[in-house]
Amino acid sequence: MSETVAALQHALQQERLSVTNPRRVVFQALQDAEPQTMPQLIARCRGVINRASIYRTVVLFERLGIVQRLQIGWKYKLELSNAFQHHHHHLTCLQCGGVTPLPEDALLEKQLDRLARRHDFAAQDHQLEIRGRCASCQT
Amino acid sequence: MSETVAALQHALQQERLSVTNPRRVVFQALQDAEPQTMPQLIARCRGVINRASIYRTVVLFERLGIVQRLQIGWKYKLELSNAFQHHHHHLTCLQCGGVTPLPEDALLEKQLDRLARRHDFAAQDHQLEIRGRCASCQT
DNA sequence: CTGCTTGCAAATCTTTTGCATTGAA
DNA sequence: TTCAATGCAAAAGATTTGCAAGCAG
Repeated sequence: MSETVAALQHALQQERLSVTNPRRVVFQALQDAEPQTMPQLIARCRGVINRASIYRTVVLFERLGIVQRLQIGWKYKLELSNAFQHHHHHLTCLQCGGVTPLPEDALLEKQLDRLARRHDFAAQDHQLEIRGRCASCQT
Repeated sequence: MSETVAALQHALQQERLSVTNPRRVVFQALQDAEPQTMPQLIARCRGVINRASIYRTVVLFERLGIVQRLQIGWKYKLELSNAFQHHHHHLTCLQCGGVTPLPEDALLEKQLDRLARRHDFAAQDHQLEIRGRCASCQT
């Protein structure tokens, strides 16, 4: 069992929730791939886990802070959230559709905090997407 | 006719597209409200414009850079884009669901540019959402 | 006129729900 | 054993498409 699946177990047990096979499978599917759409995730679990259970699991994981939904262009995508993966932002290539994670940038983070505070807003979380053309699509 | 509808006309004519009533209605519905979901937009045009035409119009407007889809929590919302409204970001309150626009912050913008450039990424656009609790929900 | 746009209706895709059954603790 | 969690199937909701009719240019 991988180390991160152990973390999943921990998160579930802490809430007295069962550690079931569907939950493990969905978690690993999320772990193995780039941010993915719901249909992609469903395809990844095809035959093994029922569609409805995947939806239910994603909702649960979101409540537990295990996954987060990103709006990438038009449709949302899913990825593991900060507790299971470093906090980061995304570069979306409008040409090839690729999504590249950006390494954390302390300066930027600090600046966003300050910005929120300036507006009496208690920031908990944020998302940033930069859209344009990736290095390899610039010919 | 309002000034901004004139801008819509201009944008359409420049592409040799018809200035039709559905397009005007959808445009004004977008102009009159906060960022809204597709069902909200449809409700706003209820009876006047057909659902399918609204979808088609939104796709067109997006291609023309007139509207943009935002990640607001879970579902996307639509709003007029930068050419028709000042560039800005959003504070989303997780408690009351309100979405507050942030005034443009030159320092932040510059930094995002720098960040993209550092990764050989030709940025065209970006979106930032900060989530947390707004001033009035902090009791 | 002429071809772009629309409305309508049906198809398709996505998400949610009720209920009987299964399985983790 | 017990209750939460699952699978299944059907419902509900969102989005797309084909086609005939309408309207802007």
